[in-house]
Amino acid sequence: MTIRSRFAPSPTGYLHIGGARTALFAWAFARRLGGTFILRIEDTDVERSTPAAVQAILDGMQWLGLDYDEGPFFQMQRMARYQEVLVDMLAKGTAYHCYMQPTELDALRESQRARGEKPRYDGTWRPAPGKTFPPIPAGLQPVIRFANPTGGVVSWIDAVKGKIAIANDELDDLIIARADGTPTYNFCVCVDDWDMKITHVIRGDDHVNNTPRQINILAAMGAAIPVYAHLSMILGDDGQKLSKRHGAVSVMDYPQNGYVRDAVVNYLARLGWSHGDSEIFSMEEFCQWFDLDHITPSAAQFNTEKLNWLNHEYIKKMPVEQLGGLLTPFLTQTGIDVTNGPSPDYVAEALRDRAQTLVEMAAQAHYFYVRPTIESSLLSQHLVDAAKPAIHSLIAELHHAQWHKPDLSILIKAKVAAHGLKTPQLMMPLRVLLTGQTQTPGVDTIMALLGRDEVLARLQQVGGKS
RNA sequence: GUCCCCAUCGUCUAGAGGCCUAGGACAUCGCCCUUUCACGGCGGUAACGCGAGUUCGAAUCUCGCUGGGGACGCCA
Repeated sequence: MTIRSRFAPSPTGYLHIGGARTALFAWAFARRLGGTFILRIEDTDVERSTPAAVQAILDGMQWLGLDYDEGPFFQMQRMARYQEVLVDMLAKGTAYHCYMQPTELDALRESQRARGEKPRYDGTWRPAPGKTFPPIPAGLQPVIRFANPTGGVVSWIDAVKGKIAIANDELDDLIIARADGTPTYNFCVCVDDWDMKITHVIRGDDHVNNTPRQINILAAMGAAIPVYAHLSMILGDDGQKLSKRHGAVSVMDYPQNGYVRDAVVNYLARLGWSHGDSEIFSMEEFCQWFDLDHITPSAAQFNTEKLNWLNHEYIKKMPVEQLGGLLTPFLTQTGIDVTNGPSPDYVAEALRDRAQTLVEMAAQAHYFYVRPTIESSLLSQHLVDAAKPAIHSLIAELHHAQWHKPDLSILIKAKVAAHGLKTPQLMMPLRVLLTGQTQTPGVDTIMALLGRDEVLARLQQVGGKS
């Protein structure tokens, strides 16, 4: 049997981080077992589904590197098939027409709640031998309900949560087709999973309650029951349910905020799944290692600090050309013209140890491209009088120095010694003069990247004896 | 309210009865390195929610409690 898994989002918004992890796991599972990964868009909610949301899902998956073998399938394009199954179920008696009106249903639910009961349909229109029904209201289109089995329990071995059993009497006869004839979610899922020969349903935790219903429907249709694996949810940094106020909830917020693909994938993979002590691993390794057995059944809290650390790890190890390429758009975005300074590749190399995201790196890179305005307080704090002669002497020699980092380093250190200074006494004023900052890469590195003319121009601001 | 799920350091997790005086990672604290800040190296603080039971032995199994979460739509 070849494994077939799917990702089945509804296109009602961006692809959020939880959906992304679900997709990642379903994808990795298929990849691991040499199976087929299917993308299915569940767009039967015409009111809320939008083409933009479909595109957002596609974009998100592409950025994550999740390729699918079949699809995307759209449920709205499968209406004929749903109708066919509906007709068949009606004929077999596993589904029936119901004329109860929404207002009646509301009243029913309300009274049940008031009595402390679980709100559910009471089976008024469910056929039974010898049963007499209320008169059929004139001019009203009925909905179609599934005749859920009565008595007994539905149970399955969830691949992440273990055995789950629910009494059939807890389940009511759910609506599988609306009054306008369009089928509803729980029904479409079953037909689709059946037709698409899905062997493993890997989806969010919020669907465990749908599972017994779907199993019953599948059974009524004579379809095989797939393996279910329910992933628990991802909570925000504060332990609360993820929502807009948590900032980055859409996957596409991450590249925009300076996170690299592999770091986000790696982080998501480690959220709720583990492979011994492994923390940093490639997508290839993830595909080789992924299994349902090591998924955590409990909810996981998102931890931006750890994501930042992981992102930094990837930034530190990435080839410089690649890093420079990723950095460039962020530089441009902050208004920098990268032709006005050193290659972003070199800048990235200089800054990679001290920036966790590309956004941070771009911010730190500013002085490489724009001559800084130096705060006088910084200068007075770091530029001690004793250092000035050394700087003037250095400027003089810089005119004809070898412009290589090691040579520059030797030159500066020679000045430190010659003027009886402590190293920081010369380094700090140079740093401030060159960058306007106190926290930067090594002075020699900065000088090498800035180039002779720019360095000399910036150092002139030392003032005093010339 | 009813049903379902969950429960190891602050966080992500290892752990499938003895390997656990509970391991790793992030964060945090300290020391070292040092041209500032980082990076790096070394070390520390820190957890099995509670109560019964099963067992020679329980973080691991069972039950109860407590605490979280989810679901109860002509949404998905």
